[in-house]
Amino acid sequence: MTPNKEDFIKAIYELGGHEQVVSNKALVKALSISAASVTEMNTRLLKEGLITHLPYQGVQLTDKGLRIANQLIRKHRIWEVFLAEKLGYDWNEVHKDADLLEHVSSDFLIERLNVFLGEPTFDPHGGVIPNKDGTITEIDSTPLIECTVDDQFKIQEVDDQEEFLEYLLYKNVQLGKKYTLVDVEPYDGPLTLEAVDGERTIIGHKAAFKILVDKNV
Amino acid sequence: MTPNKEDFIKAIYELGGHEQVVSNKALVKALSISAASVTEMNTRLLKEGLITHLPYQGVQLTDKGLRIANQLIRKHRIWEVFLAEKLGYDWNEVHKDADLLEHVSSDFLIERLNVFLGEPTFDPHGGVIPNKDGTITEIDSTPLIECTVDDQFKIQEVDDQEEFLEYLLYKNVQLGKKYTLVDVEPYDGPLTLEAVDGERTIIGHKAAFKILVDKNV
DNA sequence: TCTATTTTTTAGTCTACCCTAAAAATATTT
DNA sequence: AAATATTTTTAGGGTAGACTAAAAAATAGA
Ligand SMILES: [Mn+2]
Ligand SMILES: [Mn+2]
Ligand SMILES: [Mn+2]
Ligand SMILES: [Mn+2]
Repeated sequence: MTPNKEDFIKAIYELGGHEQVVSNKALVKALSISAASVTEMNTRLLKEGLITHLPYQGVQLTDKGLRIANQLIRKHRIWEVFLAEKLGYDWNEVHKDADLLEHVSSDFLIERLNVFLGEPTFDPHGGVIPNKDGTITEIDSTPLIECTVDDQFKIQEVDDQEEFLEYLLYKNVQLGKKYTLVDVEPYDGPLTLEAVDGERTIIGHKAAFKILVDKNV
Repeated sequence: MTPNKEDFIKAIYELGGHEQVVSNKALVKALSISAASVTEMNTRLLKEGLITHLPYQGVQLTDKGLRIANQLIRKHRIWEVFLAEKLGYDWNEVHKDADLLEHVSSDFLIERLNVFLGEPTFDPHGGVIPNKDGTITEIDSTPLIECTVDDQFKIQEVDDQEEFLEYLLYKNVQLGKKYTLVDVEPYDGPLTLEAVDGERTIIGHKAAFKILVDKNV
C-alpha cells in the first residue's frame, strides 16, 4: 500500500463507491489527475482485489477495499481532532496536514493518539470516526435543505471542503449549535436561521445541501 | 525534495558531512541501499547544489544542504518529544514513527507542535533540537569513556540506536540522572556507576562511548 | 437513426528510486 | 612494485506513478 493508492481508495469511498459505481470522470475531478492515470490505478487496484471494475462504467470497492478506506478515514479524522483540539487549528485548516499524516501513521501511533484525545467520536466537522475494526456507527441526520420553517435542530455535520468551512466560519455557524429555521425564500432563495440567543444567519440555498442537522434536539 | 532525498541528506549529516567527507560505503551501511544507488543519489544532490563531491572520496554538505539537514532533524526531534511525552512511548520506540512523520510536517504544523510541547530544547535521548532558523545551540558534554574514577556527572545525551536505548532502559540509565564513576576495569573492562541513592549499575566498555555526560553537576 | 460529444482506454514517454553485474579506480599487502 | 582486495562508478534493468495524444467505446442530440 502506498499513499497514492490509499488516497485513491479513499476517493472512491467518498464518491459513494461502497454502494454505487464510481466513474473515472468523477475520480479525475476528485484527485486532479489525468483520465489515463485513473485507468492505470484501476487496473492496479483490480489486480489487488480492492475494487471491482465494469469497463466503461466505473469501479466499486470490495470488502477488502472498504476496510482500507475506513481505516484510512479513521487515521485522517483522528489527526484532524488532534490538529484542531491540541494545536488550535481552525476547522478549515486541518484537512491538508491530516491528508499527509494519515499515510505515515502506524496502528500503534493511532491507538495511542486516540487515547490521548479521549477516544473522540467525531472529527472537527462532524464526520464520524470509524471504529478500530473498520465498522462505522451510523448517525441519524437530515440535510438542512429538507427542513421546513419552524424546524428546530442542531448542526450535526458539515461538508469538509476548505472554502465551505471558511464560509461557515465567517457566518459563525458551528458544530452542535442550536437553531430554528425561520425563513426559506422561494425559487432557491436563501435560508434564515435563528440561534437560541436570537442571532440571525442568512445562508445560501446551495449551502443547505452541505449541512446535516439533528432534529432530535 | 522527497522523503528519500531528505533521509539521505540527514544520513550525510549524521555521518559528519558538515565538516568531513563522507564515503559512499558509510552511506551504503547507514541507509541499507546498494552502492550504485548511493552514486546515483549523490549525482542528483550534486546537481541540486546540496552537496559537494570528490570522486572516489565522498561527499560533504553545502550550506544549503546543511540547512535542510538541520530543519529535518528539528522536525524529527520535535515529533520524538511528542511521542514520548504526550503519547507515552518509551525512548527506544520513538525513532521509527518520527522518521516518517518528519517528511510530512509543514512548518505551520511543526511550529504549533513546538509551542504545544512548551518549546523543548532536547529530544528524548538528549539530542539538541535545532532552532527554527537551522542553527544549533551547542552543549558542553564529555563522552563517559573519557571520565575517570570519582568523577561526578549527569547523563546528558545517549546514542539513539534502538537496541542501545533498550539496553539503557534495562540498565535503568536515564537522561539527567546523576552518578559517580566508582570503578573502571582495565583491559576494556566494564564501568561501575553509582547513583545518588546508592544504586550501582555496571555497563560495558563500548557503551561508555555512546553516553555523553555533563560534569558541571 | 445517425452524427456529434463525452468518456474511457491504449500507446508511448518521463522521473524517482531501487537493483545486479561488471568495469574502473583506489588502497592494502606481500 | 606487483598482486590482491576494497570501493566506486557505469551499464543495463525494473516498478510505481504521473503525463500527453490518439484510438475506441458509449452517450446524447438532431
Ligand atoms: Mn478531512
Ligand atoms: Mn492523503
Ligand atoms: Mn531519532
Ligand atoms: Mn525519515
